[in-house]
Amino acid sequence: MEIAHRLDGETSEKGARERFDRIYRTLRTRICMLDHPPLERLREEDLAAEFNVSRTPIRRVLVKLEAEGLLRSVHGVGTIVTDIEIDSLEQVYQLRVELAELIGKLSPIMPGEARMADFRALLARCDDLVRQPDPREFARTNMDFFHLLNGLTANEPLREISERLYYQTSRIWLKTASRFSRFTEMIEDEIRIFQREVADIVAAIEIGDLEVVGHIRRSHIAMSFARLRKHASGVAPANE
Amino acid sequence: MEIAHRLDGETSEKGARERFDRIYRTLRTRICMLDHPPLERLREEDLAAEFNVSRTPIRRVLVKLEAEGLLRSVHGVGTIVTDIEIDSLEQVYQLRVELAELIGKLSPIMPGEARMADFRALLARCDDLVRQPDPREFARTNMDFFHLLNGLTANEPLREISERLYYQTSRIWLKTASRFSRFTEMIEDEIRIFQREVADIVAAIEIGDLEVVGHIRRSHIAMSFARLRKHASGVAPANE
DNA sequence: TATTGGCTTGTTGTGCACAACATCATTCCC
DNA sequence: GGGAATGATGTTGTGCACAACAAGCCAATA
Repeated sequence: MEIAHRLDGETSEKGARERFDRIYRTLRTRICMLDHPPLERLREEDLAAEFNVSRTPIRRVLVKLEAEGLLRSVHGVGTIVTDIEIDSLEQVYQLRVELAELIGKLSPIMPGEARMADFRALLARCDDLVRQPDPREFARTNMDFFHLLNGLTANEPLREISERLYYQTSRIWLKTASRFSRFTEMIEDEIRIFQREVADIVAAIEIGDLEVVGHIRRSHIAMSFARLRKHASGVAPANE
Repeated sequence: MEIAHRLDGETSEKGARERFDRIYRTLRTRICMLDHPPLERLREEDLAAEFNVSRTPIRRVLVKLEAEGLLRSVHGVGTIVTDIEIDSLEQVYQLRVELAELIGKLSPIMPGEARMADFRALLARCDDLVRQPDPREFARTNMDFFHLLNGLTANEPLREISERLYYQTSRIWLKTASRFSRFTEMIEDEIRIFQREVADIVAAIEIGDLEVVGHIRRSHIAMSFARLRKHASGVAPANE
């Protein structure tokens, strides 16, 4: 009975928060990967059925995602994925640029051998990506790279804020690229640029200068946004 | 009937979000002012009765406050106000120091005449405070001053993040001061220092250099934390 | 007397039913 | 025939009852 009590505790109490996090991360990744594109309506009942819970815990997740700016619930209408425009994201990018530099300044953590292996593995994934371009895999690799970089600081508030801003902006890339006329070439170019960035940063980490990592990352984010802006202005709105 | 419908709309639909914000801000201010001191248990039913709603909307507010780090809900125990220690807040302060400087850099807004009047009025409140010190009024003035400063940037994500970090740290001052042996003198000293800071910043704003405002604010936040740390180390833990 | 087991009490988490609300189609009236 | 009111339908917000859980109390027993 003691054991049964323990089991109950593990599956419901600790499992409750784990389940909450699991649903939250799942939905966040989906929104980020445009599996739930902007303006799509998420029905609470569908989500509840999918995750085998009631609407109540789903609503907790939706409230959090709404606070992060990824969703917006309107009474009587539905819960819709927020739309993103490149102009309204300029401020977020400006902030991300500054925060990127802080990661190398505030409580930097020199990665151990295990972390270094992760970085090298990600660099290998980039090399594969260059040989075999794929937008979804690119987006996922970009996301994983961000989380690795975010682990370079011990400043937890900074990590949390950077993560939040990343998920607010990362969607714009896939959205802009998808309506770009020369889609394939743009993807290939961006992947090559990204591969170089990862190589540069991994090299800087191997040297042990995390401040340089911050500088590289800062300039790359700024240039990435500049390219995005150029592409967005060069293509007519698709008003699909 | 048309009018009645409008009234219903105002009191329920738009009023719903307004009510949510009102409850949220009320609780946040109370926690910040130590009306709900750390480790106090907030009962959802009590709050529901006080604000004349059910537990459900209250829980939405509590979920948000938990996401901000001010509360922590534990199943079967209660919703308790998070405790704060000066050591664990060092990272938050490091980040606040950097963000303070960004307010003068990213999309600064030169205040109009109305805003200038607000700043001067707050300076007048500081002068009154020097003549008649009061810890609660000091905390409230500090809060209002922060919001005024936060309005100097048009970068909304920066505003939101700064606000969040402010409410995570502002409590530590009242908490530390309250268990300091020479409480009154410390309050008077801090109020005088604060009054000088406000005077300096208002002067910088009158000149029109918002970047200087950021620098002043940055150094003042850093020095404020240093003083706090010194006081905290100089007083034996009250383990009340 | 110390310890352990169950029990009681109080809290948050969950599920469900209904209200409030928005949207769209339909129908009635001009 | 056109436009506006009205009902149908689907959605989120709310209230309430109950389940899950933790902690403290108390008594029974070694």
